[in-house]
Amino acid sequence: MASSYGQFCPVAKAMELLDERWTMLVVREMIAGSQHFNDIRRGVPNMSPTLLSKRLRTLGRAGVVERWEHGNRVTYQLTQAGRELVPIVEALGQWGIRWIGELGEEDLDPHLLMWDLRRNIAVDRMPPGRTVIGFTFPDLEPAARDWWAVVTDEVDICDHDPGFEVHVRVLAPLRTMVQVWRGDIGWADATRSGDLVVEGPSRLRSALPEWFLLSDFAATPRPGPEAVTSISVGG
Amino acid sequence: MASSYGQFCPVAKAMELLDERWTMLVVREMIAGSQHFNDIRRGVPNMSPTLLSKRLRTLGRAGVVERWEHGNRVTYQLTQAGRELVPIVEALGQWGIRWIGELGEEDLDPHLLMWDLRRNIAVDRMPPGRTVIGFTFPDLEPAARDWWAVVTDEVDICDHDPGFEVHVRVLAPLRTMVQVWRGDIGWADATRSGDLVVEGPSRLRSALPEWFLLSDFAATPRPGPEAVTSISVGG
DNA sequence: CAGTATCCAGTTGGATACTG
DNA sequence: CAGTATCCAACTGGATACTG
Repeated sequence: MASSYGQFCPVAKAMELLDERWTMLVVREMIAGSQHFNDIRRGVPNMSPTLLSKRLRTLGRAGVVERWEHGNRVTYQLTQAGRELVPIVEALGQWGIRWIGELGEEDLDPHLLMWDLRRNIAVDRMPPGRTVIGFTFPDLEPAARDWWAVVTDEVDICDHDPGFEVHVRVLAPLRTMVQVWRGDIGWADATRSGDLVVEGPSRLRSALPEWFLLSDFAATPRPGPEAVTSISVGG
Repeated sequence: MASSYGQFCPVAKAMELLDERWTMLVVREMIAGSQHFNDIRRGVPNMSPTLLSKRLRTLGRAGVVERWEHGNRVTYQLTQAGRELVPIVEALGQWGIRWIGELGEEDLDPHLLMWDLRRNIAVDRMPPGRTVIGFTFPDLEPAARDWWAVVTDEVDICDHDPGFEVHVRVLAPLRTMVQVWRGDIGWADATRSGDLVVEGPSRLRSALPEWFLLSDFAATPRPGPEAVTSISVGG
């Protein structure tokens, strides 16, 4: 673990635990509902399993996470201390979406986007039976370009053609789709500018925006342009 | 700077900046009012000046801090983005004081304690004229044992005898004094147990507790014992 | 599924001394 | 006062492969 700051300040003591790389993202992932090792991994795909294991143990020692074994299934759960991180993670996300606007190319991960979408499709607003939504990111290499959301009473995400008829298709550069998801730009604006195109029967085309619940942070009010001094974390 | 997490999630983007070691403590120090390089340093004494310089530049690039030169004096100020970290730092401190109870020996820094006290003595509740409060931490080596707070209309902290008559003296192990400051234990409890002793005229002895404004986090309600699973961040 | 084992490159940041 | 310069040990964590 990170070495001590040598301060009794509660902020310092909290950060000794929480400012270790990946830690807050693991907590975020657990807040989002992941309870199993490989579920959490899906939310932090760039983290090695060794490191995730280590972080979970550190969080366990700190009393933030509890590990339960039942049979040969392992479950991780937030303790009371962990649940009290919810408002902090929310505040960090709100701050992040207000003040860190720039996304690098390396931030645009289609797996993560689809993983997020999966949890946020309003199944109950969709037609009964099976609906297949196609996603195409024309700017990506062929292997990552096409995705399918097969919606029944649950949502399955496929990165290979599941073979079903596609009822409606969304086409947009990955960056645009991510920005729509984050609420950086509105669905209507993206459509109007031509960056985002929906193909399919007009009834589905007009219904589709209602199916997507955007990121929890999408509705966060953004700072007016007068408040922006500079936003650049690169370099 | 820390490498990217490769995620567009606003929490991840925020943490790319904020989870770098020392960063939040620099922000905390600026929230507490420090505006000059060496003032900030006093709040993060274990941080090398090189590193502080680097962090201030990173925070500058990120639009959290602004650097002003006037004459040969340099001032650092929080921007709007920086001021919006205030609730996050407060929440982190509240979480820290609730859930990270253990303080290691290395966390007990008398300089930091006196530096904190300096900012939190209620001068207006004290007798007019000069009042000198002595502090003795009997458990410390002689060089760090005795401190003086010379209160006039402002507060001066001395680690060498300033030569004035001491009107009232507080004696306590450093850990006890820190715990009182943090609100982990009450002044009255510390006195009753004999860990903390006040010497001087009875009028001053009984007035003295009113002079100390404790840490901003002292009043944070603590979790009931039933909520505590384990608290240990050690290695 | 739920992790461990191993290895090593790269980076961080601590220590110390120095400068305009 | 407000930083820079330099050096290097230690540690982190990324990559990859493997296991019960």
